[in-house]
Amino acid sequence: MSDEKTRMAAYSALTEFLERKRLRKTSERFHILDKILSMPGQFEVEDICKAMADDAYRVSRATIYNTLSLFDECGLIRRCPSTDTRARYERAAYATSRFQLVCLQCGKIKDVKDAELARQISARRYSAFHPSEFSLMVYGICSRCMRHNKKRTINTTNTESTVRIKKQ
Amino acid sequence: MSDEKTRMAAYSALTEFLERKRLRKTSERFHILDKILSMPGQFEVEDICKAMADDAYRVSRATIYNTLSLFDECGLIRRCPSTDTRARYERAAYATSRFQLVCLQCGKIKDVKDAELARQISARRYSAFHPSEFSLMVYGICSRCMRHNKKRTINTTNTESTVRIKKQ
DNA sequence: TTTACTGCAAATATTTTGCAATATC
DNA sequence: GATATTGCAAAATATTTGCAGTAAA
Repeated sequence: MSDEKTRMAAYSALTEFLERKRLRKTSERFHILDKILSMPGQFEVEDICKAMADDAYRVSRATIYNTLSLFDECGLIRRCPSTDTRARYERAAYATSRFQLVCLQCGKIKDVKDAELARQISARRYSAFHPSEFSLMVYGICSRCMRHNKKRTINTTNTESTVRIKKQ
Repeated sequence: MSDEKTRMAAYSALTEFLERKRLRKTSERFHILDKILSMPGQFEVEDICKAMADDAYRVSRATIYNTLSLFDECGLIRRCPSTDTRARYERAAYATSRFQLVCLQCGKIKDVKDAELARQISARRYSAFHPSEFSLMVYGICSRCMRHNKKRTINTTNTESTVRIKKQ
């Protein structure tokens, strides 16, 4: 689908939802939707705040929180499971059946396409559960870290304290 | 493995890690480890705090946070991806290759065993990535919600505001 | 004796909420 | 005009940190 078509589809979906629920079509909601459509992949509340500020469009943080909840509820976006403290979201269009390789060492995430495996997973039936999509994360060590590890002798006398680990 | 053997193994693993890193074998660390071993599945910081309090063992919250980070780092537990604000952990022994059905409506999670599918996933090779385990989450609607949905006529004139959604 | 570790309280970070002002219907 | 929505600031919740005292090595 072209960008413009995607945008139109998202606008209609939101409009339809708001009308059905008798909610208001505020400019904030559509501006935030625009920003979401411009996000390349997963995003955080902060990303939307920044994007709005870059646009010199003033919205309160609370409104962004509320709007993201609303969009999650109406299915335009989805809150992703994350190992982090902050909420992460992604567009629902992207949410369909993810398959990723996660390096346990450097944390890098790589998207993988494997239609055959996807087909096999989707083909499974579990009693009366009605599946719609899946998320397969394969954990391990990426090639880069693997090479890196081989070069090093393993340090067993590391003295640095590991107790208070800073975030990023 | 019997409970006692599991406990001994975990104790040795922690002891080995602490010695290797020249960290101290404090009673807090082993007490918290005990509590973790008694947790049935995933747990939160709060669960450990409660368990310690039930035991009338006083530890500060900060120590629990630090200890969980430490255990995560040494591989005894793992921080789980979660849709929630709070950090969730689980024992590493449980972390190996999870397969779960997640109901998008009620949020219930069901563990599934499917050795055949697990085998198929493990059999895949992706360039130089070295997999160790995987996590497959299948999203959909559980049988209970499905039955429940059928009983209802769909309410399209819902007027209630959806803007501020309370947590649980 | 040295210094890693703990508890405490204060600081940060993230999200939610009450309320008055505003804008949609 | 009625009331859903917003912004703001304050509250609530989750996590981290500085520091002085305690205890493991």
